[in-house]
Amino acid sequence: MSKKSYHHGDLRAALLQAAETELSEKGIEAFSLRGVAKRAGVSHAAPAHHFGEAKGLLTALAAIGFQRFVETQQRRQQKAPSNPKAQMAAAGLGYVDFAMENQALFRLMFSSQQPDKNDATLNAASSAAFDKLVKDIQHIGKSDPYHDSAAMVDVMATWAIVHGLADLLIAGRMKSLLNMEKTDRETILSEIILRNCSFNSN
Amino acid sequence: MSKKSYHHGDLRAALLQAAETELSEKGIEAFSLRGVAKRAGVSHAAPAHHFGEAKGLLTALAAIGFQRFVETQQRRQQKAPSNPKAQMAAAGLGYVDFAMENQALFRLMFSSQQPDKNDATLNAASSAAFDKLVKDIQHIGKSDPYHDSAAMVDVMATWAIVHGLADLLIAGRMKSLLNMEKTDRETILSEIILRNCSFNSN
DNA sequence: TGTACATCAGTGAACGCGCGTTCACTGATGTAC
DNA sequence: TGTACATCAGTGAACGCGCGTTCACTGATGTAC
Repeated sequence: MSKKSYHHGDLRAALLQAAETELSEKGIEAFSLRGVAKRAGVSHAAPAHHFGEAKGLLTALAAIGFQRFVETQQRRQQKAPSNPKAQMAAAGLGYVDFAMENQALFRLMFSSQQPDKNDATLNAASSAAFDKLVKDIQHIGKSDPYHDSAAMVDVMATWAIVHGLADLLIAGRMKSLLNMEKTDRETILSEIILRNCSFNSN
Repeated sequence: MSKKSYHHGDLRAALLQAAETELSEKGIEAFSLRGVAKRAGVSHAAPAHHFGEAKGLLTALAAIGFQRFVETQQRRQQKAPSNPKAQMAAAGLGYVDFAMENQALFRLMFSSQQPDKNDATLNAASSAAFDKLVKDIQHIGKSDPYHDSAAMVDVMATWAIVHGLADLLIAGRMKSLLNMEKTDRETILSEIILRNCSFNSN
């Protein structure tokens, strides 16, 4: 709040926010630390005090992304009926929602290159997202995917279909879905997600 | 073949090949025309005669990618039984194969930014890939997805599941699948692809 | 409570680098006669 | 078939730019006494 303060106060958080804007506006290939610093209103050498290199910043950003990713799904689920299938569909719609509203970040999160795969925070955040999926499916199928390989196949199938929908929509494919009203699109997305979830459930 | 020839002969093709190597080794964010020229053994100003800017080169590369993408699927299908479901599974395995063997190119093809979306060659190539998918599914469901919206939903569902599997495998998620022998992996992938294709088929 | 001092966070000038682009050039190829 | 000339494809030096990185610095914050 100190207007004239020499020190920023919470530059780390400000850098992360600026990085997200930079990423979505410039894209991953034009992303630069100098650009992020400029956006945060800070000298271009300042970020080095918090993030050694762009990779570190992107890794932290990806970790935050996974947290928000899970939150987006949970927010959807709170508004949905509590039966397992409705919860599954809601989570799937949240998955797609997050991807469409955070395209560059979503791609970064599922990129194989940029973020540091050995980063503990990132790994914890992405594992949490995966565990959430496993639990949602467990509620449908009743058996624990971690101990039942058939149930794990169900997990992979469901994950793939939701992820595929999200990635294809981002890519601008599936024009017919993109051109619909959001509610119509969600009706069809739910149908697609749930048709795949008829396993083990009765 | 002319060793000492001043003119390259087919620099355009050589540049495309070099660009593919550059893309897979450096990644999209470190991709540069100078790097491509160096790889092709040519001065760094030479590419400008064929491709105005990196974007044009990447667009042409994406178009070639879609052609090879379809070919990979067809090659798979030729080795498979001729019934519609086996053909569908084979195409899906080809889809995943291509993605895993051409990770950066696959990501480029389904990127929303880089390639020029108004490029006629690219659009033709990507449409051909989509049409192939539609036809494969039509052979299972019997009704034309272009005239039957329920069948189009089938197309989207199948596309999503195959694409999702491909993208998640590339991203290094689905560790359990990645750690398997290729044949075991393909058994499970086929199962996942086909479980989704039980629509309309009997 | 006040003073001294260490530490920390951010500044701004400077650097070297690889990039895309420009430009005058050169040598090979193709065409007209 | 031979010659003249235009066009085309690639060269290599030069440029300006934004990048990451370094470094001496400055001013605020925190701590010891």
